[in-house]
Amino acid sequence: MKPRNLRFAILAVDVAVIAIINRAPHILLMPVHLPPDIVHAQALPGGLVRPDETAEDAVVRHLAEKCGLEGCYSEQLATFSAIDRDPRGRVVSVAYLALVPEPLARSYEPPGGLRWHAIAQAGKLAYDHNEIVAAALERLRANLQSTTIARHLMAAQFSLSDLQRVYESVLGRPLDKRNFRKKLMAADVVRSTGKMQQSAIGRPSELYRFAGSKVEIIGILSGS
Amino acid sequence: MKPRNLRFAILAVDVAVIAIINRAPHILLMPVHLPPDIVHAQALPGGLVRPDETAEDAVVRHLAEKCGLEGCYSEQLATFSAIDRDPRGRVVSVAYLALVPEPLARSYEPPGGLRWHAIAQAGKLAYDHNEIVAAALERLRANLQSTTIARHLMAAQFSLSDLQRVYESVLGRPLDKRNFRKKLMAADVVRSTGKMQQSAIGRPSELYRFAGSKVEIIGILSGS
DNA sequence: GCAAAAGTGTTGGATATACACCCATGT
DNA sequence: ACATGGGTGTATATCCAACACTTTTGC
Repeated sequence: MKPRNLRFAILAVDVAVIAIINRAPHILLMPVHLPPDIVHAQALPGGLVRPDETAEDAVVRHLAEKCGLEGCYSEQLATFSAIDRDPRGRVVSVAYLALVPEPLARSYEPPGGLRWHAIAQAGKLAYDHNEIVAAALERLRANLQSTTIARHLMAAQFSLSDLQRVYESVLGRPLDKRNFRKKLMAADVVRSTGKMQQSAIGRPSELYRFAGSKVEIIGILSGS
Repeated sequence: MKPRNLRFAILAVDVAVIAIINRAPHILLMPVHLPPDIVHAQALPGGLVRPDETAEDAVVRHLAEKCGLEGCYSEQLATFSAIDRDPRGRVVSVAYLALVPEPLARSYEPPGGLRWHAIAQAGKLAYDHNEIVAAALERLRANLQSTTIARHLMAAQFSLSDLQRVYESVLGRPLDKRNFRKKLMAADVVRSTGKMQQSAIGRPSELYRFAGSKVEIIGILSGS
């Protein structure tokens, strides 16, 4: 019954870092090669949790150390504890979802072999990381429809068309432009900045920003 | 970087076992007394995760060993990893929600000092267990409205009034009887068994059962 | 016949959906 | 002037919320 006699678990975090790039959800993966079990595979960034830090701390630290990412949004997904999920031994992992705004993801130079992969084409990942990515996408989809989490996928200012494309690419279905705008304005989740943005071609678009400063739990979408 | 040199974490599970008794949500608590930090407090049942079992396995085992409960529904809530959440040392806990149907909860004789406590009157619990209970209630509320999880709070057969009382006691607001029935029937989540049940007084009620056999992810309620 | 709980429909309002054209810009 | 993407309103269908009385039983 004394905990100190029963120390056994290796606790890790794995982070599904998601960004929307070119209208497709991408995930940040790092190559792993640990023969004989794992050969030339891709895995989520992550690592061990230290005795003196929380899981959240570990996420922040590993994102900084391994990915060079700071200040990005993250939330806990679930804990994966299958006994043989890691061939090296018993590792229990707390999975997180992290989001990177598209402009940051574009300018970002990932260190150490890290690369953005379109989620649809990512294929089989190491460990149980496909499961984690599935959970991350599912959570992101649910939260897009019920919260203002999209703010963390966008630049500070953005056009409503940009925002709609983010929604469409994550939800995987087209949305009606007029209804989309109507709902966002009615719920006061975005506000016009008055500024305009000229894209490569076509009429300039008005720039918006999210109204609050946090992720709020407001219904945003239901159908088209 | 070798995991085996970094074994440190004590991994535990804590289970918020919830049942509705007399129209009020109750939680199963056990007394803990670990001076000087924890004196005559109440805590959720739970315990360590063994090296050869998953967190889910540990939940099933501890529910059986410590509570004498078998076969009840459980789902993972979240993982709590604050550094000083346990005064005895570093313990990371995966929290679960478990549900017990009211008739079972009534006939159940809890062993070892365990007792049902009305959640509203539970007061301050040991460790971070108030947080876990809050998360459990929140999850239960959300799932009642979007899934058929209520099946695990009910006997196999039940009256719609019973079911409505469960909803009302968890959501904390009255529901309209006609609208409630209409929605359940329209969504085909419950079906009449044809049988009747005579309660102590008043007109006998028709007995229903849940239609599917699993928890399904269907919108059930929105407003009254 | 009275107390207690079960059961049953309708209506008005709000919300969601479907849909097509004009506008501002660069080339 | 044309190609490209941005921006706007209305009509219909659906869904949700509010609401009160009758039925069956035990006492």
